[in-house]
Amino acid sequence: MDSKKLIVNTLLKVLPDEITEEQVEKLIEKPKTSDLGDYAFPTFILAKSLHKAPNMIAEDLVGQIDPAGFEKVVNTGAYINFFLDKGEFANSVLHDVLKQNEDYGNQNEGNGGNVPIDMSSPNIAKPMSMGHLRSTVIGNSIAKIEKKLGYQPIKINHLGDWGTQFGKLIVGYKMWGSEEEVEADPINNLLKYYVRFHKEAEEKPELDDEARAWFKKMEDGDEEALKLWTWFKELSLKEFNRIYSRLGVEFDHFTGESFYNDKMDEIVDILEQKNLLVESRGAEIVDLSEYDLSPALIKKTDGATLYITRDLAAAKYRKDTFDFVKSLYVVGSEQSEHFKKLKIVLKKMGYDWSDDIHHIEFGLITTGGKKLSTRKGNVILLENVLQDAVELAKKQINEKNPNLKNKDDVAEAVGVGAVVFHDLKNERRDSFDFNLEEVVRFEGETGPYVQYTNARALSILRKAGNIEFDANDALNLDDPEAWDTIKLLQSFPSVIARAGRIYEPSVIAKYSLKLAKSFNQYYAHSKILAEDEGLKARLAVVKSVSIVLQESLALLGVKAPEEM
RNA sequence: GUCGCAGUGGCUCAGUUGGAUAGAGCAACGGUCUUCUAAACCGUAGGUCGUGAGUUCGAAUCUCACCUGCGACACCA
Repeated sequence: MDSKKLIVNTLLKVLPDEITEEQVEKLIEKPKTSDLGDYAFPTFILAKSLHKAPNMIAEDLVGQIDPAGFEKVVNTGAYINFFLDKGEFANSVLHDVLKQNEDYGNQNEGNGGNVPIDMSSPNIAKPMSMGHLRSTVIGNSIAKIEKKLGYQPIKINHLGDWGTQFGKLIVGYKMWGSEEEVEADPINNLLKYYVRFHKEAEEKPELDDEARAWFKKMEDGDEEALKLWTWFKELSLKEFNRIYSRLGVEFDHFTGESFYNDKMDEIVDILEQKNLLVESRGAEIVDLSEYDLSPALIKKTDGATLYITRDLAAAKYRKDTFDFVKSLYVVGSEQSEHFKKLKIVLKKMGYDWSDDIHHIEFGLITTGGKKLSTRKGNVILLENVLQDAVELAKKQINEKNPNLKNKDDVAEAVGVGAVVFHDLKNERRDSFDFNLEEVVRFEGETGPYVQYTNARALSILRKAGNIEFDANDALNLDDPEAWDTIKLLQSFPSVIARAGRIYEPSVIAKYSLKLAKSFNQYYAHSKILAEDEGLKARLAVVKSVSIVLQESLALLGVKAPEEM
């Protein structure tokens, strides 16, 4: 049953011959509100050829249209509005959802193709900030969406585990730190040394020389330097993993920057072979002036490699290892030029697959309108935010549902869910100013609102005795109160496809809010558990809504508690 | 300065491919729990869609110019 096809065919019978099927299909739109109809055809384009006013045309055509298969077909102004047969449509949609359950909306666009996703990528020895949250949850959600579309996502945590900052850290640690202090609270204390280093280096530039020397030792394989580095890294990973497990995020690989240390010579060799490398101001670069871009710096004056060199190595490694169909990088939009350069250089190297690399950029989180800076110690610690959110959730539970079991688990799911959902709700390119009250809000367009809606739906199903559905059930619900909800259920697969096409978790988040809202309206206006012949169909709506809400939340990486 | 992104009610944002009176949520005000979880629902109020031109039967949406904000612009990542 394809209702759009039915409309196209119905229209073609009465439209002038010069209008093609493709044109009709393209012109059909969905009215803003259901009271105008379910589909509409605007007649403006016919005005010229028919020499008539559009609303007259609409009126004439409606007179000729065969309304078989529709509830009704009417004209409103210049539009021909189609009202679908609600009962039949509902029956079909509800059976689809109930039968496929959590597989509803699955698609095979990807055909199992590998999609490495570079995400999260925090820096060792620095705390995870709200900025890392963005990369982590956006990447995680995109991975789930890709999976649902039939791709094989490979989540890669490209840890910032190499570079001069470790020289600084070692200097700071040796000057002001101790083993006991670090073990007691690793990240905060390491951060303390790092911040202090930057403060003191302003007065004493010789500290920077010392830091560079220590990093050089790391690169040369110095035992003490590497021992400290490994230690910092282990401690950091332990803390990161604690946060990842709270967020429910798992990685397939933790191949950070240091992983590519031995893979960069090859890149430099290839660049040399292809005559792409030129010397400029003592550094080795790839000239990109033909693209109006500053050059790609491959090697510094001192011979050390740079960011893009490493990323070239990583890109090639990923192609060689995973033979990806596309390769995604969930990285802030301030690095968009870097990825533009990366793709161009790869292309110049002769790798056509550079077209399959996509920078999934996202906007900055600021405080007071300013960019956060770890160096200045002005960061919003993710863990504090999660903690505040969970505590607030706990408070709400004690007020609203004091007899709830598993209070702590639910508070965790709701608090963390609120933070994650808030981050995914808006288009990822939007930057926003951090505001704790807004992030941990539980009312209105929030994660907890969606969770709550699902919990209420599940509660009804429990009260109904967890009814089983089968293919013979007549689910021909034609209640106008449920109509928007049913249409939304039907659109879920196309919503997922769109979210995947533009790499936008917010599309799913917005959809889940819409579905929750429409279900809450239905819930408020209709008695679902009334003992009459429509009971089973109503319960089918409730069950379908809970299936789709849970799947939507799952795609966002947000938990769906059964009660709250 | 150059390039990129953005500008929609007091605040935060929706608005596939141009289409019917520009939609939500917060905040404000007023209603709704003897009935399925009131983290909900209903209503009231609030908008020159940054500004000015242009394209079009039709523009928040497309084009151009300008204004404002943010970001990036060679040895950090």
